[in-house]
Amino acid sequence: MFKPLDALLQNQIRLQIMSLLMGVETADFNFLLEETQASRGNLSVQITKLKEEGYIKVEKSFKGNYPSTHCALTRKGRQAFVAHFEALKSYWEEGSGTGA
Amino acid sequence: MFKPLDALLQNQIRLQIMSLLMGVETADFNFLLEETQASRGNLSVQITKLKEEGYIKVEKSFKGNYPSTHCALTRKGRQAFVAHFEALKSYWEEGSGTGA
DNA sequence: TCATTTTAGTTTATAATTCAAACAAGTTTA
DNA sequence: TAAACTTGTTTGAATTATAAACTAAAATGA
Repeated sequence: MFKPLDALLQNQIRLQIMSLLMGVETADFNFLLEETQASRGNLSVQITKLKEEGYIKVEKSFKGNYPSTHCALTRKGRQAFVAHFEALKSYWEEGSGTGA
Repeated sequence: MFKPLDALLQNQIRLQIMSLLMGVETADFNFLLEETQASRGNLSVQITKLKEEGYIKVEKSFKGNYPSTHCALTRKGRQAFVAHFEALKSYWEEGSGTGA
């Protein structure tokens, strides 16, 4: 009846990160910082969690003289994002009476 | 860009409860227990939280000699459920490129 | 030059949340 | 009447979330 939700994607910041990455090839720390409105600490932690789960890959380089962290979705991450929303749809349809 | 998600509705059990209540006038504890597959303790806690937020109303009566707890959505709860999914849609559309 | 500020993150400490085990209060059954 | 069952609630250990504090290097400026 209810499809299971993705544990990692229940968090708003992580869901934002994933959503943003769905739309671009790669995004750096500051871009994610601005778009999510999270604190640096929080963003750092959530990026690490997504990386540990294999949902995103993280590469560090330099932009000018400053370090720069780039994130990109993995295939696993993309699949998880899609599956999570398919699961959510089951909660909506059950409730709203649409679809199922 | 991203609409805020409802803090209470990020939890799977609570979202299930709300989804189930959207479809019926009222539901008792045991019905919710079966449908959500939660433990009694967990279900009790999540019902209390939804009640405290004013998303559901809870009434106790007797079914035969046994106590029975009935839950029903409030208008506020129904609005919150709808708003939560509208917010979620913004995360999906941003990511998938559909809509916005 | 060397102190201060800025950039780009990470670590960590505490507050909040989750969840099942233990508990409670009554009912049924043998 | 003792044991088991029903219907929940309370609780406490484990996890999670988040901002404050910290690190480390670069730029600024006096």
